Amino acid sequence: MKQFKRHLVTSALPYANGPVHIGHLAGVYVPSDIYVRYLRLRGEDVIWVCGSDEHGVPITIKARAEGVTPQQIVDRYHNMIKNAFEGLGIKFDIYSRTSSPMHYKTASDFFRTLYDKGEFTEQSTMQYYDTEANVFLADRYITGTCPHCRNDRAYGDQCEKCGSTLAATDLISPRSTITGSTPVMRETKHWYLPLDKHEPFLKKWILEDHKEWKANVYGQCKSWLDLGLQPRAVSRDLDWGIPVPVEGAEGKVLYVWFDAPIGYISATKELTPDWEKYWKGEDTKMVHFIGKDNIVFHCIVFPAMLCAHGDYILPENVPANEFLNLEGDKISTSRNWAVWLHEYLEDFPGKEDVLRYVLCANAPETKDNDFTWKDFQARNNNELVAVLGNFVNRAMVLTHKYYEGYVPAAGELTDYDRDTLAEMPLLKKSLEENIENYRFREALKDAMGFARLGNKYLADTEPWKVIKTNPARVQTILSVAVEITANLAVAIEPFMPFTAAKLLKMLNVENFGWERLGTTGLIAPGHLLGEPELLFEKIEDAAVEAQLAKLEEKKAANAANAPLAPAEPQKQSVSFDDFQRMDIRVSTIVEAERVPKTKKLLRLTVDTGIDRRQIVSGIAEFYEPETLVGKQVLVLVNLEPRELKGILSQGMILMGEDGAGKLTLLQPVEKTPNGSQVK
RNA sequence: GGCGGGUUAGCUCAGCUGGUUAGAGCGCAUGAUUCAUAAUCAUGAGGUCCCGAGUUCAAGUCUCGGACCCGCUACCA
Repeated sequence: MKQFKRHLVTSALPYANGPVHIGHLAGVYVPSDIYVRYLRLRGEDVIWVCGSDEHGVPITIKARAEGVTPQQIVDRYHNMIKNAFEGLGIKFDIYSRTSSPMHYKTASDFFRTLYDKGEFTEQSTMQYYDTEANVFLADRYITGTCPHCRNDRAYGDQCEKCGSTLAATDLISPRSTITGSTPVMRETKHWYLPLDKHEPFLKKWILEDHKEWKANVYGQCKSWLDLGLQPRAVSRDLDWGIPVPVEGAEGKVLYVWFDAPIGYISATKELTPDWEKYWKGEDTKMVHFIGKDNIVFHCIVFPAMLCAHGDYILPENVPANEFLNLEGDKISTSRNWAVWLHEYLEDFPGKEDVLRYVLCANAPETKDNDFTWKDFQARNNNELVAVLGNFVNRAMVLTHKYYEGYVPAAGELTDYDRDTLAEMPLLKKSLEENIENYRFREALKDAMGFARLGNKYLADTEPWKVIKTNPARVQTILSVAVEITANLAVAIEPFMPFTAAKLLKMLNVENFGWERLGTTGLIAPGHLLGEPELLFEKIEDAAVEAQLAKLEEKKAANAANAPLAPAEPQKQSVSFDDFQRMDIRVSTIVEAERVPKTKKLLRLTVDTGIDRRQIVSGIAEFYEPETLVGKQVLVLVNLEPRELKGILSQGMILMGEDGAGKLTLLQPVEKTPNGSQVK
């Protein structure tokens, strides 16, 4: 086992186009905070860096949509995110941002080093250029007609209707989304990181040397490596980002995925002049906390970059979590289906640890999990209040009642006392092993084990009865109970720092230090305890119902907003002849069935009036086959036939599509003979 | 279709390199108890470990086939 002298922990950089929600927290920030707090308590040398990821096309699109600058967008969310993290006790050593001068320089130098070492390949390609705006168009800035499904709102990188991955040059009649003009092809040069070159190294490093990585991470990497890696472009034609530091690269910036992970380095540099020790020392243990969507970048692309650079160490582990769902539905920023951290902090003041506890106890460590408000309430009421809060309260109240708050001296311990105390080092050991192996759910159970131990001890020793017959014995009992309470305060600190602080205050001590966990003698006889107060309070049904109502409102608002999405601009004019070439007929669906093994496809037989023919249509997500039979629809009958899933499709059913991509059948208002032409 | 992850008590999940009656927390039932936020403690009920076949003295755990869920990817006139 390798020995490390220091730790460098990174948490995925939140993308600054929206606030932070419980999915981010459960997947990345709560686990990494626990991990770091644990290392600190153990006295390890550790730094923890994070920051906002502020470049990339989505931010420029959002800025354009709101009529503000990209900088204004990222300023807004950067501050919102930063404050919300602090509110939940997530205290990075530095929360930086990729628009900072230090990052510009660091990322720029990094690129230049690789460039000078010849680690990039250059490739010129033809790309669309908007002659009115005088810019090259990123794929997202081009819309046009999808060559596969004829959707006329396909983007340059993907058609969201049919899901095809496209090259911008595939689009039929492309348009610039900036000016609406028709772009022209122009040559542009980009730099590529030849991942294929690093493949042998990556294979050994991951597949052989890091078999201990979590199954989801290892499996995902293996999948990528087995498929074979391709060179990846690391620059873009865009005016928002870090300029490519090469002569003649005007108008080009680093690809956001190239610069973002370098943000970890920049943040470290901003934090400490000793940064190189953490990034270049072989005795540093670097760990990246991320969500599963980031696996390929942190396990393949970034290590390849670091490796190409040559000066840097590689991560020791990349504990990626799965996703958290909310009330059975996927969390979505764009659909506003989320519990936002800043809203939680407002709605539940003083309950930071409740959220931390619930998200840790229910963290999606091995598979996607579901957050429900009912579960939130149950965990608070049945675990935090009933087990943890209650035990502390019992120990405190009894000590105040019998000894005015002065901790009594223990007399001779019984075997049972000793057995009870002997449990503590076992819990400690288990807790440590679990945290060090990134099993935070289990570790949390161990921490709670101290409270369970205490409850059991009090129930078994019954000091409230013994006080009447053997008051001296009660001194020992409460002394033990107070020891367990003190241990509990240490054990929960990584998970629930606010509660731990309250508990320490109640115990009237500064702190103990992790090394004393599992031992006795944390509190001297005669020590005066502070006043007992409740650590947690019950959460009533009303509070939970209010949150559920809030979610329902959002859902309703989303549904109402969807059709309000701005209509697409009008397409280029076509001649009447062009229109006439399309032969659209009123037809009736006579048969409908699902195409096996597909999600979206139905095989329809339609009576077009001309003939009966078979059409494959991608509408299975919106219509059950049996409801379609007998319906009249409009069919483009002279579309070139095409084979789909081995079935010949002779024509296209015309559909209306709303802003959210929902399809609806178009049909004549009155029953119309099959074969009638649409004019 | 290809690949990855998952499928274990009502719920949320542990079960490492195969080994006696499959575990935890919550929920539920019964009992005890009253110091404590009607909290706690004990006991118990509850599981063809997704299905099928195979390897083995022995399979939740390994192999093959299949089903379903979540991702990525391809396809989706």
